[in-house]
Amino acid sequence: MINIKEDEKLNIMNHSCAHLMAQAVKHLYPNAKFWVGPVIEDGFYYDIDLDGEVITEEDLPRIEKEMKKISKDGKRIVRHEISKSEALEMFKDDPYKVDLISHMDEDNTVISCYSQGDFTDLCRGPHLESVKELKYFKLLKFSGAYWKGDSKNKMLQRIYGVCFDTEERLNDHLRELAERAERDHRKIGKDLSIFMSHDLVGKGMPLWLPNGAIIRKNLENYIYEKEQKLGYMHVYTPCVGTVDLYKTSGHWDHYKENMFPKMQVDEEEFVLRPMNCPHHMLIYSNELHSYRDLPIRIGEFATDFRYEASGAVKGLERVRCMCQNDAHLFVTPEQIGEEFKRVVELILDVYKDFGIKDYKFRLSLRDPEDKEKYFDDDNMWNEAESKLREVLDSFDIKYYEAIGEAAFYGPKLDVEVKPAVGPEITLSTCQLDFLLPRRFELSYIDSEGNKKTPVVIHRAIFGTFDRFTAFILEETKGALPLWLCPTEVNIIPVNNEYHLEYAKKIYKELSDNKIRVKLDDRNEKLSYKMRESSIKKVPLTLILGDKEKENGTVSFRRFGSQETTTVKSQEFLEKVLDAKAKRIQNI
RNA sequence: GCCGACAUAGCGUAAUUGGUAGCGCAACUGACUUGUAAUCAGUAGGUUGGGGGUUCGAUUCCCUCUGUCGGCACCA
Repeated sequence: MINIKEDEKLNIMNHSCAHLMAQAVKHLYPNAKFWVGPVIEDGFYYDIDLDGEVITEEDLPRIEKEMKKISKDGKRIVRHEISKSEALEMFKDDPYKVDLISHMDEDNTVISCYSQGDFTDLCRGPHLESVKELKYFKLLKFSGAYWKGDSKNKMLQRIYGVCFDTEERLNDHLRELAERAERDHRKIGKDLSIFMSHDLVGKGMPLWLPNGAIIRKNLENYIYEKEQKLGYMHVYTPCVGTVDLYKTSGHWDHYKENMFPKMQVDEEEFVLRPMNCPHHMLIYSNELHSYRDLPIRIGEFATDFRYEASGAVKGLERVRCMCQNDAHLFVTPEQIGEEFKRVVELILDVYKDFGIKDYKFRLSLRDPEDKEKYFDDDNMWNEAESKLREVLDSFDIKYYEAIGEAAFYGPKLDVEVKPAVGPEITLSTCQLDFLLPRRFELSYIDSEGNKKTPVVIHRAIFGTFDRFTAFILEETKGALPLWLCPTEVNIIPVNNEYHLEYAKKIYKELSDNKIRVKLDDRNEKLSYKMRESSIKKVPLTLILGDKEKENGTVSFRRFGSQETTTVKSQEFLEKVLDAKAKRIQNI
């Protein structure tokens, strides 16, 4: 999908279109005041104070119509430059503009304005020559948005739109948006019976259906094997902890609002655990450790509970009950680089296996101004952040830095991906932590016989199984690779009377080899069963009739293909086993 | 949590300017015995998300709760 922000021509066009929209809104809502209207990856938006009015469904076509009218009128877009004091005078009745202007640097800054007919807006530009060039646009959605992105502030009305230079490109874009909605994991999850939810269970609490459970079990086996090979030791720990446990770690102070409320049991106070670090810290401290033992890698597929804001919950992607592919690596300061590198290599290895190509590495740093969120120890942060940067620079990956995205205990490397619908999400994470080992008074004995504090690396490769499943469903549009697929092979006998026995024989051969196979022996037409097999995205559909029965062969179709292939049944079995072992899409 | 919208059978939907709901697919029964994306006929399935209010009468109007969707904010 084209990134409009990064396309020079479309960027200017969309920016001008935002102004055109503002002008149209001003015509329809004379009291409207405007905040900012930037270009984004998918087009543009404008934040507007409608003086108490709100945008509703019917308003977008009205605004679009007005935009078309203005565009047809064909006014030129003219730039003026004025001084800061002139600007303040000009926009003195508009508190939003005054706020913008007064936050601009020096007094003698030259401020530019753009006018088109009866509408003038403060703007850096550049813009098109004339509103006439804006023909192929569409307003897409509207919502509330906090002024300056702060939930303490007033909520403004935001309208999103997009503009292209040709009708064809606009239509292509709209088609692509529709296609994205089609591969939304919530739709696929329903169509393929992967997960469900129920009011009586509650918001953000998905129930994994048998098909989903197969996918998840395969993911667990897959990553378990990888981690075992890398020296991880897996544990099981309880889904609850005492409030004191989280006071010790510091999570209580930071996140108690986002935990399920504490429960009193006899004399103790418990919470459903929102993360697993404290449990793993205690496992580490269960024994004395020598520097020779390190790194110690403790992994767990751990179910956690977070009281996510009601508006944040989404399918399997953002839930209140999740299972993390979690691990904590206890290392000496000297081992940080090597161990961190191994984690990044594991991430890259896994992404390669899943064919995930579109992702970004984000180095998430603390905001030094935010003393409330971040543990206040400049030395610790400087050490952790510079160490992490040093490690990242030592291998060949591209990343960008994000201030204020660190965990309260340390900086991290996050891997971000874009889901079918909605903003980017973090899939994998790898975090450097100097703080929790101190809080839990963890130690090891170094070669000199001195007690030292280890460093902890928190990491999750899949992130959570829930979110990873959501993402992989969207990536594959539900057509999962063979080894993950709930049903790998679907057998259709041509005629139940003559071919069912042979079909059962093949069924047994395959299922004896741990292939997930189904036999469709309903009294329906072959084409009907074929259609259903295709809708359910089964990778391999076998047709067994006279020819196959006589020759000991199977005829099969791969998902998405019209072609039929006939091979000896033994050869088919071997091919399937081979494709599974190699974790490739299909035979 | 905030702004807005939505909730009709397992799924997808239609309708009632207030007079208790249709259709398609799926399910079930029967016939057909099928060679690569929908065989035919029949049957059953709904307190129109929960609760409250207005009304002679509410699925429709109002309130509220729950859930869903688009964003915003949040994301250890």
